[in-house]
Amino acid sequence: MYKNILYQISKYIALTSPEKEEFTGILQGYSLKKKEFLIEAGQLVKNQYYVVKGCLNAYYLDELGNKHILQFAIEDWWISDFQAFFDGSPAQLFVEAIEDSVLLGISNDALETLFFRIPKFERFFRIITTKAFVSLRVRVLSFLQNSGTERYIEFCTTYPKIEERITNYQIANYLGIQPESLSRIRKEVANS
Amino acid sequence: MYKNILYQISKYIALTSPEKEEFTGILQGYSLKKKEFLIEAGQLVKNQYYVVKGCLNAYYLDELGNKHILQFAIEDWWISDFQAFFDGSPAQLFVEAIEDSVLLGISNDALETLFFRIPKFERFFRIITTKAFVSLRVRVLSFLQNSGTERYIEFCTTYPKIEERITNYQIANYLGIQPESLSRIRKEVANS
DNA sequence: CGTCTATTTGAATGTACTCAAAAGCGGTGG
DNA sequence: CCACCGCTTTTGAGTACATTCAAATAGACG
Repeated sequence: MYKNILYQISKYIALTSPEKEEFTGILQGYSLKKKEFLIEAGQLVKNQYYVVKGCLNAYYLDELGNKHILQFAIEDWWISDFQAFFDGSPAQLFVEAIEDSVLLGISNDALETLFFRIPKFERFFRIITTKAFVSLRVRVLSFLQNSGTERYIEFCTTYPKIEERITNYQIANYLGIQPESLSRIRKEVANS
Repeated sequence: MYKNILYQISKYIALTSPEKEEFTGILQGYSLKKKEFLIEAGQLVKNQYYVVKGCLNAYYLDELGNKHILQFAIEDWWISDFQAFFDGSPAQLFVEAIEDSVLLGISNDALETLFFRIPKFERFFRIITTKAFVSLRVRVLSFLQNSGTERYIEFCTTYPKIEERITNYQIANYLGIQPESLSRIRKEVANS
């Protein structure tokens, strides 16, 4: 259960055994069936979640009922409505399981206590946040620079592990195009 | 010179006078004239920069020579090619002054030393990175959800201070639309 | 096997784009 | 202080491309 998350952490900071135990002690396990919600818009968001197993997506539902997928998460990724998590505002996003999933949750309070007791964790979360920030910049640049076709190719090469686990409808949504357009793009890409 | 940056920091962490001095001691001052470059693609990026005074933009130049503006920065914002800064790869972006500007730079090495000596700073940079990450999520969502017209209105309301200091050409570029389209959008928005 | 969802295909529509040119504006030097 | 130059913004016309809507096909799942 804790093996992978501790391995991810060990890439950036070195922990003693008691520190590992203190950390795993504040994690809460969650398991969701496909199509169940981890977070629903309007709720307060207590936790951010590490994906032990499964696949989820975070999306915004606009006034017209249109879904807009902001993030996917598979094994070793973190997911939440980060805005709501960090500033205590009600969630604007839904986080829903695409596959049966197992998660580890950590609350903001527990995180603050952890940072106080073991400052190295401040470093760990700074580093993974920085990486997430840089990845988002790449995505913004892709919107500015690339056509739908190019964004699709980029998505498939950057996240092959995700692409094989989700529907084209979901990919299209993440890329900001219509599923019909993606279908035509796929046909075109296949013939080249 | 250091008053504003110390004030920004004091919002998130409390520093003693010697700590303030240690921090300001590692900052390097820079000043640029309008149209001068802070960073050019291909260079190694030693610093990230806090804007004391002025206005800058970070953009990517694609193979066709098209510019894509990823970020603006005015007083109290941080700017750099963050990817290059954090992983030591050559810059992919240009960072150019839109107005005569005064900056404070901090190198990655100095930052690591600072984190080691005064761990509170790890917290400060974690928090501002988290805020930047959340803002970028909002921008991605805006691409997914909104038309050019809506993105323009959102930009003007979110960043009025920036909008009044840059050209429409630059706004259009940041929003991912053509300047001609923005001109038509502005006319349409004015008549409503 | 049947139902529900995902994907593909087609045709019509609309929005944003390109290209070209004119008008407006700001800054510089005479 | 004015005239000129260059850059930004606007306007127009034609075009390309993604979208919408509708329907057929394929595929997944109980």
